[in-house]
Amino acid sequence: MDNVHATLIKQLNSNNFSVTKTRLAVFDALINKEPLAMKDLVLNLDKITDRASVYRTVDLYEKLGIVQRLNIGWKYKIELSDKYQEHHHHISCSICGLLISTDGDSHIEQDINDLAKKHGFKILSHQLEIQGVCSNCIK
Amino acid sequence: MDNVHATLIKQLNSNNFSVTKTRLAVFDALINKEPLAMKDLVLNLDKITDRASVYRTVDLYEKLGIVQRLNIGWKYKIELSDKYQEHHHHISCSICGLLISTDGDSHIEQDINDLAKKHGFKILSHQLEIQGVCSNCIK
DNA sequence: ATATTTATTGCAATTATGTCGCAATATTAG
DNA sequence: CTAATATTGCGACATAATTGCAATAAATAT
Repeated sequence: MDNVHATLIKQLNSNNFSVTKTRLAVFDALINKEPLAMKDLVLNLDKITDRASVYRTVDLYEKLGIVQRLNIGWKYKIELSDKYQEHHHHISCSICGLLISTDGDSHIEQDINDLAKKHGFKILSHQLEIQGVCSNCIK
Repeated sequence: MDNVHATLIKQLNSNNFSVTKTRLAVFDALINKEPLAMKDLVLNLDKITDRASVYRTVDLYEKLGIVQRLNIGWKYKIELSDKYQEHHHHISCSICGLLISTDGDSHIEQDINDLAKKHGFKILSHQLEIQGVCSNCIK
């Protein structure tokens, strides 16, 4: 078993949740993938489990900090959280829908930390979404 | 008539949209208020207009850049855009739900512009949402 | 290993959220 | 004030998400 799966199972166990086929399948559907809309996640898993179970699993994973919801316009997509994948931000093209995941940028991260500190907050997480027009669509 | 309403009416006129009771009411429901969920916006206006009209007005206002959708967790809320209210970001407390609108921070804005430019994007808009624990809840 | 306990799933029904066509009405332009 | 046009309100529809519960799978104790 690889490292991320070991971490996942440890996290489920230590919170007294069972390790099930559905929970592993949802995790596998997300790992090293582009963020997925619920519709697509449900579709990808429809041979393995049903819609309600996908929703329940995503809710659980979100509470455990295993996944995060990523808002694009007024839809959202699901991706594994920073614990299982590199932290990054997103830039989406308003014309063609292209979605780019940026590398971590310590400059922005630092500024965001400073901003939170200025307001007396202990920071837990943050999301930065940028909308624009990609180089292809500018032409 | 005050300045923001004059601006709104000018913007509707110049785009060949009528100035209606519904459109003014939606604007008034948002100005100088905390961001509102669609559900609450519809509820607040149910004496004046119906759900479909609120949705249509919000869609129109979004296209015209009068309002923007703001994502908090996995819901979204509507607020007036930077044109009618100062540009800002949000920090929300995961414990008590406190929502703080930050002042503009030119440092972060600059970084975000640079990040978009690095990927060849012409930036249209962005949202930064921060979750943490507020100073009150830390105690 | 097996039985028992407990958590999870799959299904169907339900609720919530968002959209659409169209006749009635309000707004704008002349 | 009237005619032309845009907008609204309604009901019907479509899609997204949630819930209760019996059947099933997983964890625990033996």
